Amino acid sequence: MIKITLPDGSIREFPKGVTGYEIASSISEGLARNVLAAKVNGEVWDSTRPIENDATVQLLTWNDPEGKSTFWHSSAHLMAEAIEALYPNVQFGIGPPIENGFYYDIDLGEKQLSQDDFAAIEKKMLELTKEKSAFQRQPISKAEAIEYFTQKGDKYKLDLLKDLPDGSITFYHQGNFTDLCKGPHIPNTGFIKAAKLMNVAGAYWRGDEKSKQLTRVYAITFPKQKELTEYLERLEEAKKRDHRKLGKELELFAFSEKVGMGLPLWLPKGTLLRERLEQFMRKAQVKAGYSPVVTPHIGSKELYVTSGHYEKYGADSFQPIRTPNENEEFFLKPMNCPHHCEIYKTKPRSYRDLPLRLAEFGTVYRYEQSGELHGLTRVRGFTQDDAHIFCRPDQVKEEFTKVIDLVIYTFKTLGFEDYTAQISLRDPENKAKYIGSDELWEKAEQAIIEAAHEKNLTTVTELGEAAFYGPKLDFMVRDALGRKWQLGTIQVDYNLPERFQLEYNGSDNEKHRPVMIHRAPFGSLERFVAVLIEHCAGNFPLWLSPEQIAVLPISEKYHDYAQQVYDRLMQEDIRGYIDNRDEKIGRKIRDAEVKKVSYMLIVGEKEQENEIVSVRKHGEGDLGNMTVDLFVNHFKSIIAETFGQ
RNA sequence: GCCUCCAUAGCUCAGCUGGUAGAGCAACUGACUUGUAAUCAGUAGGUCGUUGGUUCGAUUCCGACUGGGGGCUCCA
Repeated sequence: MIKITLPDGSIREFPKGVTGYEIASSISEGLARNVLAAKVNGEVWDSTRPIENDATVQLLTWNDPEGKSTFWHSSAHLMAEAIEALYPNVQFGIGPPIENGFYYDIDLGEKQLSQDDFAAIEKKMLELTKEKSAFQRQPISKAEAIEYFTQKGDKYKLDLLKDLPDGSITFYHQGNFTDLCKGPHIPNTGFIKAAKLMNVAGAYWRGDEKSKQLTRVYAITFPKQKELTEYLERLEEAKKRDHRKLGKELELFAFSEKVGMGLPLWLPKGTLLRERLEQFMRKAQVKAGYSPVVTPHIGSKELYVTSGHYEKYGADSFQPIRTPNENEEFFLKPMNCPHHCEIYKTKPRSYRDLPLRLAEFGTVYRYEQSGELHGLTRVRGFTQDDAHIFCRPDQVKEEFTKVIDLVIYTFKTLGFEDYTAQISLRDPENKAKYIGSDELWEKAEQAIIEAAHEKNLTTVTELGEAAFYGPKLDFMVRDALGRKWQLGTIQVDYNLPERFQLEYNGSDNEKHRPVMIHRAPFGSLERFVAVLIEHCAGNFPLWLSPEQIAVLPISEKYHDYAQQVYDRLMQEDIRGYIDNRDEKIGRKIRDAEVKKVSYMLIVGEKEQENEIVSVRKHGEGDLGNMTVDLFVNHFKSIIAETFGQ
């Protein structure tokens, strides 16, 4: 007998070789039916794999993230089986579970897979589930594994096998399909009740741009048909929040083929929104001791040779602009830091002057690969809420911490609760990608880790994600469709001060080198607005709303009074419009609701007589009558609450 | 940049297997003078993204280009 410790702490005895499934059966039949895998001493196993020694066991179902990923991993095998059955002689790359479903990278040879083929594959998958084929685990020697895939002619599996140590290799079989796989898997294919192929895409083998591009098939499966339906409905809902769709509908921004791809045009309403955000940040930065500066949109080639950006990005940038007579070269500025370094150098600095915090809403231009452009989140021209803090080495941590506070304050005011702080360090395997000495890097990385720790940020650490000049702390948020984007960023840089020979006089009357901190709480206004739109589904907080009010006269007779009300609100810096069309009030209200106008002020006979307005709030409905003064007070108190300054 | 899908009126879309286009909304005109999510009627609006080719004939089939979507690679 062996002792099995369950998650509730209870210890039960089972015969040696008991399986997760059998343990579940001993608890309840329902649980046994739903067990997808078992976590044995922290490792996820097949629920059918015998447990030979005392162990801590957690039974995993669809409700556990690891249960889901096991389910989807098995589904990837099922899809591969279906595809192999329909298109023989295909070769398989890898097929892992992902956040929502799974994919399989497949070399289909000449065959081009399209949406039209999806139905057939889905049908085949569901057909195969009816057979309830068990997923069978088979430990196998490396030689035999190589033999099998050589015979099958799957060069990708052979490529994978190259890196696997003999003795730890396992195959999994289900039905007529055999895959190199370390598992674990669900008991049998019968658990899968609904399958949907989502899309196909190209993906380079091993993520290497130089190797062959395989067809990546994305799909998702569920243990119940109903869950698939719900998932698809949620996706539809998310699409409604897409900033590209709302940006067009609410007339916030647009793109023009003639202007150029990735170059956003900010429409009047979008500009109003953006300017309010800028104003918010300006205020916060003044309070935090920043000095605004302005620098030009271009800079001479020499500036970027000095900064090192020319060497690193010169060939991949927008190519330089040349002056007609002297043939001097200027680059569109891809970042503001070199300009700010030159501002630092305009006069000798004392240790007493530091930290010097130079802030600029700097518009920068970067050549992004055409396939990478995406709405406002990835563009070729954008404005950073940039600043560079020049400080003494002993001030780095304090300054860094203050910036974290500013970022958190910003996110909180805008209602972003769901973000992750990512500590981006350099790739220890590939140090040649970065500039600067090991010693400086280690100091910088340490400063970030400590500051993040002191602020109790929940962080993830990513190796190889650092900027080429220094490590950074990035604040990541998700868009409506779950894609991750970097918003705020804070970066320590010991390198640029070196390259620009920045100095200050210390208390010892010696020359010292300052440290730079690059930071942008929004990151870029464009990306921030994109994520903000999706976050609030276009229903902006009142202080940001491009159309805060609409004055809606019941008929032409009340246009004068409506104008009076409107003028009064304008004086109070409240933005909106009057709807003077010859339409019924129901129509005016509907149009204002669709435009997501925060407040509708309806004026007719009784409002005019009593000098009041009838207030209707977007998405909520009629709030009743009040005087204009009372409305203004109500309005301002809401702004004070949400704006938080 | 690469793979793949897509491109019809200002917007959302219809137009089966080739015979030069239609709806709703928006716009404009007129009537209605309106009380909390769409008043009625009329008018106008498109070299069917661009460009080659196949064809007697192409919005429809094929190629290229441009732009967009999804992904890969990249992201100072």
